Amino acid sequence: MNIIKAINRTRIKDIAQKANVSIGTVDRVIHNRGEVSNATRDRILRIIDEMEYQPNLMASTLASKKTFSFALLLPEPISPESYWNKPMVGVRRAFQEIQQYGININIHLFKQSDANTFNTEAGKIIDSNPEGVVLAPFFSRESKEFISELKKRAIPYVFIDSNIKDSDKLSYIGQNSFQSGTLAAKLLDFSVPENSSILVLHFAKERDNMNHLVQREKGFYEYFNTNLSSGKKKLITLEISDPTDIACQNQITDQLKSNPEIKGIFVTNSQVYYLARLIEGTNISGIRVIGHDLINENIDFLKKGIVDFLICQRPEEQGYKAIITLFEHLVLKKEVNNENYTSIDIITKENLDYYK
Amino acid sequence: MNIIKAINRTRIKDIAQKANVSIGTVDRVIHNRGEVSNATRDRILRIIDEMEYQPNLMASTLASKKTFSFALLLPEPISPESYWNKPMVGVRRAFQEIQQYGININIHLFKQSDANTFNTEAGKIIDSNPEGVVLAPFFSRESKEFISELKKRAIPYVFIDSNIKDSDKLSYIGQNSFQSGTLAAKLLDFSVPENSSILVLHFAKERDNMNHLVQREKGFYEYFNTNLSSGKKKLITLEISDPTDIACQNQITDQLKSNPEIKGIFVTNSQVYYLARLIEGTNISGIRVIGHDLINENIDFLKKGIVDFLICQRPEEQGYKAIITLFEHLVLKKEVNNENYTSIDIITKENLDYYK
DNA sequence: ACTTTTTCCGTGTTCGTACACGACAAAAAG
DNA sequence: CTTTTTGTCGTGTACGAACACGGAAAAAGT
Repeated sequence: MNIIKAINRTRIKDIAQKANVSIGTVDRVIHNRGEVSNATRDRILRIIDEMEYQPNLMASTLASKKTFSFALLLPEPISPESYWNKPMVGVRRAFQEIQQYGININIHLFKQSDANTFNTEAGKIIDSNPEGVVLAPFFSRESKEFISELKKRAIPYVFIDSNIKDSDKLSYIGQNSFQSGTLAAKLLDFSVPENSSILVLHFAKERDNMNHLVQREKGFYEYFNTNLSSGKKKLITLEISDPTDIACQNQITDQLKSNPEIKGIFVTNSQVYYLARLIEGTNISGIRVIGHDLINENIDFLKKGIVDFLICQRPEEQGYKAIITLFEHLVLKKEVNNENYTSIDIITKENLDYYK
Repeated sequence: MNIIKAINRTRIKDIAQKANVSIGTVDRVIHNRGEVSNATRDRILRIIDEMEYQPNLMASTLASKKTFSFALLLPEPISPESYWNKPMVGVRRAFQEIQQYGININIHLFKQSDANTFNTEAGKIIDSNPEGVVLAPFFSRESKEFISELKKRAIPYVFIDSNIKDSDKLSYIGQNSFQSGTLAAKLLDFSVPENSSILVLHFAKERDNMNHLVQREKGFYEYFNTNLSSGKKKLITLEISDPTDIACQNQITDQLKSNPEIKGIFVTNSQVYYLARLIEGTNISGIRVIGHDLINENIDFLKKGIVDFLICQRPEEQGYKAIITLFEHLVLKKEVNNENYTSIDIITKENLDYYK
């Protein structure tokens, strides 16, 4: 049983013959390079339609020495193991796959603490005049300036990680943070006994995209508001400015001691490992802990059983998808999705080894 | 910042010049087509090594009119919505991506109830003499015969869904059922109160690969054996031969009524929807239900909140990966993983919409 | 009516690789 | 010593599309 019989590449020659014109004329029409009279153009187009002509991409890229250059504008990873290395892995994989099509990728990094570096790098990108751009619109105002410049030059851009509404983007690749918060809530709700409390922990120092954290928390609360049967549970929110500070750590342990009915903790960002270290150091037990992102520190505590769940949004895939989206749009000239939410994955000790 | 500067394709011409031979001789060496004296071959090979030559795949496939044909041998889907349609989706996607490289895919289906159909189709595949084969080794004995024939002809084969050990396979793409059972156990353990019982349901009629079901159950029990803290929970196993039969249905409801402490149910295969229908019809509530596979019937009950978790193994991806593995091995001549476990995903009402 | 410009179209070459064909020499067979 | 076979190697063309170049025809300008 055949899905499709063979490669579809009915000959241009046939078309040229049928339309009674030269081969050159036919490909002028195909690449609408003008220089063809409307009469013959229409005639040829009709014939092409009939024959379901589909150009051979390999021959095409081979013949055209045209190269594409994509520019990336992402936050600089704060450490070799931190979150923003992950999208880069996906970018590299995508590059390996499509480099033979003449695609070049330039990575520009900005400091999350300094909007000026964003502007500098954005300027460099504009100067290099790439065919497409992938950016994390970390700084809202600066990003808007940047994309208005891109729009002026008709350079398509893809958002990664966070979104800007009504921005004529080519695509958004990222997570739905609200929904991920809801999911975390459900897991904790299921995992702790009735009549217990849940602690929501905000490690606010890392400004690793604040909006996400807010959305996650909203989703989390939303769950408990709509699921009245779980309403018996009390939620306590705590903001920790600096998890490395001992005073702040005491803040957490005090909270746990004074509220022994706390049976679940939700950490809104990737830094659940700070909490896990704290718990490991004391003899507190029986508390379900849920955090985000599969970074090495968290993996260790997941294996030890101190962290029970990690919610993960496939950052590698986001990087990969962003590049591939540009590629599909520019080279393959395919339609691409305007919004592309990556899946929200639940990682436990049990399925960790098989997560990719 | 550039990852890699450009496409690596240092000219053959340069090599030829350096080695003081003709271009023809150089590519004879590259494609080791014999017809070259050992002396010059060695000289050229050394120069190639120095220059890190890498052939252009596009030009290569363009020039060689060689086509590859891959054969698939999979169980026939029992209905348009059933499990075995999913791998097919992935196969189609893979085909779309690689068909331009001259790859043709032939799908052969056998009946899960009839080993003879397996043999017939296997024979057809042997006759068609494909370059590579993907098969689900559903019938152990018949599969072994088939692969010994393939081995004789040096046709590489990839197992999908289930594995045969020590079989010189190119690769195995599939799930780790045992681990998926462990995961299910953890989720149920977390979700039900202490001192309650858990019902393990085997819908044994669908022979949709029995070995998987056994493995899942083993993993499930394993979890409760090793996690002694959860040992307070009692496990009850029930085998239902025909879930459409009313007597069998009563068997389940009786069990639930006589054991009101049952607060969690684990269905070992994809047919959790039978149980969900039963629960929906009665006024039983407060029972956590976990099943497998994201088929349409199950999705409905997941949304309704009757089924709480579905464990899913990305069957589409399995189909996709199987084809791509053959492609990478035969066309790209890359190293491929001998075993490739797909990830074990947890789906709930909350993350369902984002699952791909 | 003439030149100049514009529009239209056919031919030829190129991209990087594969491979057929034939040339020539050396080795084997007659 | 001739004929046949085998082993080496160079050249030329093809794959399917892109595009430069230049010629012919049509339109515009004088």
